[in-house]
Amino acid sequence: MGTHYRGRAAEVRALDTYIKLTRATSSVGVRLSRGLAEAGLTPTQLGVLEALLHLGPLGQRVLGGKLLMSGGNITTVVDNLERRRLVRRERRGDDRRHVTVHLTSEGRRLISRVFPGHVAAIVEAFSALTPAEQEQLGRLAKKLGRSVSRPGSA
Amino acid sequence: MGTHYRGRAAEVRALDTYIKLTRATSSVGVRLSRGLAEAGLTPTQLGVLEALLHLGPLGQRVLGGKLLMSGGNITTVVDNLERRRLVRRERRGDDRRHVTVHLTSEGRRLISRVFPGHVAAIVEAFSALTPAEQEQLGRLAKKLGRSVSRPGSA
DNA sequence: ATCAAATCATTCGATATCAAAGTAATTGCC
DNA sequence: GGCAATTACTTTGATATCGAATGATTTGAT
Repeated sequence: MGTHYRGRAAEVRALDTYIKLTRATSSVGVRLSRGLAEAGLTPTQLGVLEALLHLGPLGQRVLGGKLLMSGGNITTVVDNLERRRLVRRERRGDDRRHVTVHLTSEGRRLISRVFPGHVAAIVEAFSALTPAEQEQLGRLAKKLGRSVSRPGSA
Repeated sequence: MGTHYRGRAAEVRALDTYIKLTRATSSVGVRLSRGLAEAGLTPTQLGVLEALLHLGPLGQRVLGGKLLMSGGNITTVVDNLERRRLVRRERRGDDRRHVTVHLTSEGRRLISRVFPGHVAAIVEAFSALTPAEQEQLGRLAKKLGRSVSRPGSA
C-alpha cells in the first residue's frame, strides 16, 4: 500500500530533477558558446584543441575517449580544424592505421589565447554557487554519472 | 594577498564541477536516447510529441520556447515528424503567419506508448541518488541555470 | 489607405553527432 | 606464409542545431 503514490512521487521527483539538470547544463553551454563563437570555435573544437594543448599530440581514438565522442565524429571535427590549419594529422610510422593529431603553432597560439577566457567564463557561470555548493553539485553529478555509465545496480 | 591562490582554487573548482555536470548530463542523455531509438524517436522529437500530448496543439513559436530551441530548428523537427504522419500542421485562420501543430492519432498512440517507459528510464537513472540528493541536485541546478540565464549579478 | 516595422515561419549554409558500412593495416592462429 | 579477426580511421546518410537571410502576414503610425 502506498506503492502507487510513492511511485508517482518518485517519478515527479526524478523528472523534475532531470529537467533542471538539463536546463542548467544547456544554459551554461549556451553562455560559454558565445565566448567561443568570437574565436570562431565550437565547443567540440575547443575541447580538441585544449586536449592537445594540455596532453600533447593524441591519436584520434584517444581524443574520442576524452571527449566522449564517436569515432566518426572525431574525423569530422579534426577535418574542420585541419582545414583551418589549427591541427595537423600525422600517420604514424610504426602502425599506419594510427593517426596522431598535433597542434600547429597557429593552433597553439589560438587555444592559448582563448582558453583563459573560457575558464574565466566558467568561473563566472558558477559564481552563483558558493564553493561548498559547487562541490556538492560536483559530487552529486559524479555519483549520478558514474551510476548511469555502469551497468546500474538496482 | 592570497588572491592569486584563491583565484586558481576557484578555477579548479568551477572547472571540475563543470566537467562533472556535463558528463553526468551527457551520460543520462545517452542512456535515455537508447530507449527512444527503439521507438525511432530522437530526444527532440520526443519533446515535441510530449508537449503536444500534455499541452494540446501548439504554435511552433511556443514549442520552440518550451524546448529551448531556435525557430529554424522547430521547422526541421516538425518537418520530420510530419513526414512520418505523427503530427499535422495547420495554418491558423485568424493569423495566417501562425502554424498550429497537432498530434495525429498515430502520433498520439506512439507517444502514449513510449512516454511511460521514458519516465521509467529517468527514474531508474536517478535511482542512484536518494530522494534528498535528487532534490538537492535539482535545487543547485536550478540556482545555477537561473543565474546563468539572467544578466548575472557578480 | 498606405507604408514601415514587427512577427512567424521557412530556407540556407555550417557544424555536430551518431550508426552503419567501407577501407586499410596489424595481429594471431595454424 | 596466409587467412581470419581485430583495430583505426573514413565515408555516408540521417537528424539536430544555430544564425542569418528571406518570404508572408499582420499591426501600427500617420
